[in-house]
Amino acid sequence: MEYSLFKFSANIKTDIFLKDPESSTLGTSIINNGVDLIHQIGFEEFNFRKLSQKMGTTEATIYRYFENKHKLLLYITSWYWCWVEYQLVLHNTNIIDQHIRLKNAIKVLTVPNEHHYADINLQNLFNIICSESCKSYLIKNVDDLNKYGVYFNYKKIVAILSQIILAINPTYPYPHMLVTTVIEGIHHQKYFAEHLPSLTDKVDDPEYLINFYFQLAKNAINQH
Amino acid sequence: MEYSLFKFSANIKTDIFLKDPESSTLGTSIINNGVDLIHQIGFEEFNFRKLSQKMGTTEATIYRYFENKHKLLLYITSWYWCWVEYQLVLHNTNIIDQHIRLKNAIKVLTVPNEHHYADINLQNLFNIICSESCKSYLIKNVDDLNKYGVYFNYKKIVAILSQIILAINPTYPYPHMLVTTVIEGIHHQKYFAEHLPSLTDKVDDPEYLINFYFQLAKNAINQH
DNA sequence: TGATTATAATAGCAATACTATCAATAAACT
DNA sequence: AGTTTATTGATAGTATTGCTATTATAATCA
Repeated sequence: MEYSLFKFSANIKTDIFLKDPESSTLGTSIINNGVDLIHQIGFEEFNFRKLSQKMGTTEATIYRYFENKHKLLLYITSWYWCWVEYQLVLHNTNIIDQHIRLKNAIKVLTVPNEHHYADINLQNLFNIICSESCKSYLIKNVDDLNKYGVYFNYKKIVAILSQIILAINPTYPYPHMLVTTVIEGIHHQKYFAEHLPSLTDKVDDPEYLINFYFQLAKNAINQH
Repeated sequence: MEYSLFKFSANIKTDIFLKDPESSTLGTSIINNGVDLIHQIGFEEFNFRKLSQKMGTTEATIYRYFENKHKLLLYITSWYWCWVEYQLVLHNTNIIDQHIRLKNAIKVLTVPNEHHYADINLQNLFNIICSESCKSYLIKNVDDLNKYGVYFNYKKIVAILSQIILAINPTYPYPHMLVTTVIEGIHHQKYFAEHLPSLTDKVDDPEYLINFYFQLAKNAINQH
């Protein structure tokens, strides 16, 4: 595996977009502004008319890149999982202790350590991931979309984390369940902490989420 | 606390509806048909026009009960949490062993043991809960809605489960986080098993989900 | 220079998410 | 029995959304 330390280009299924947004400045502007606008007004209120107005372009132009706003959300979430994959490589290269690898992975999934990457506001992006990403698959045509491989990037992260778990305990029977429980759990707890605090437990320690899910996973893996 | 064994009436915040659907046959018909139609076509495709056609009534009539389709979803999810509360009483009355209480609770949350209740198709309802319920709070106006208490019924279930956890270990610091991780986890795994199997681990044992989350919770609680 | 491509500008249309009005009917009260 | 009141049906209408089509203009490339 070869990775550049200073650059990563998103490896996203072409079925998600009509025209690759990374192929033009207008395309990347759709992504950057899209992230910010979805963060600002929420996915339900978000539409291509508002985005085009924010960007000073027209609706029709955006439709040449994405079939609809759901495909844009799919692109944004896929981009996030690409970014996570890149971060995992960055943080776990040369780490041999599998428990540390797991903890590093949970850390990456819990908080972006930078503010911007390639003009994308990572804070806003992570916020969207917590509050909107499940809407990319909780839809009626999920099976069709899945056939086209649009969830590839999420699945890959789940596979990578599962590998770490199996490296700790090769007989652990539920690695994928545990991983998605942790990932979706992180997103929910972040959201609850901000909006529905009685559904979570807020603690002063900035690493409490990381520790909670790391302990949860460690106990589950080693108990079997 | 007094509970009737044979009947329960949903205790739902009046801010959710304009006119109580339990106060008329048309109102209950909106709920029953709403559950079935949302299950059938998904919440995004669902609207009051289609529901009124299915029911042989008019859009305007439904709007007299609910402001919009999101409020209807909120009602349906609240009704589900009322039903869960009722089931918890039913299954845990006279049970003193807190571990069994916890396992019973997880069992209730994992699968409805009946097919219908009060003309509501519980299978369809549970399906909606897995795939749509998080859309009732993953929205931009969540804070306003929360002020009006519309998430009361979910919070109550989380509080009840947290109490069981604290009864097992009074010093456990994250009961709410653990409970919501388990509840949302169950919903996700059910959905993944049906649509995105590579994100979960399907096992023949029909109780594998119950066991997985019970073990997860037990380990977490007792390790502290 | 001419041909191709990308974007802008504008228009338009079907569907959605409501709201308003009024008539018909049924229930409830005197 | 007659009058008020509440509920639903029927119809219409409006603003917004989601999306497509058309033409014009600017940028790029052979």
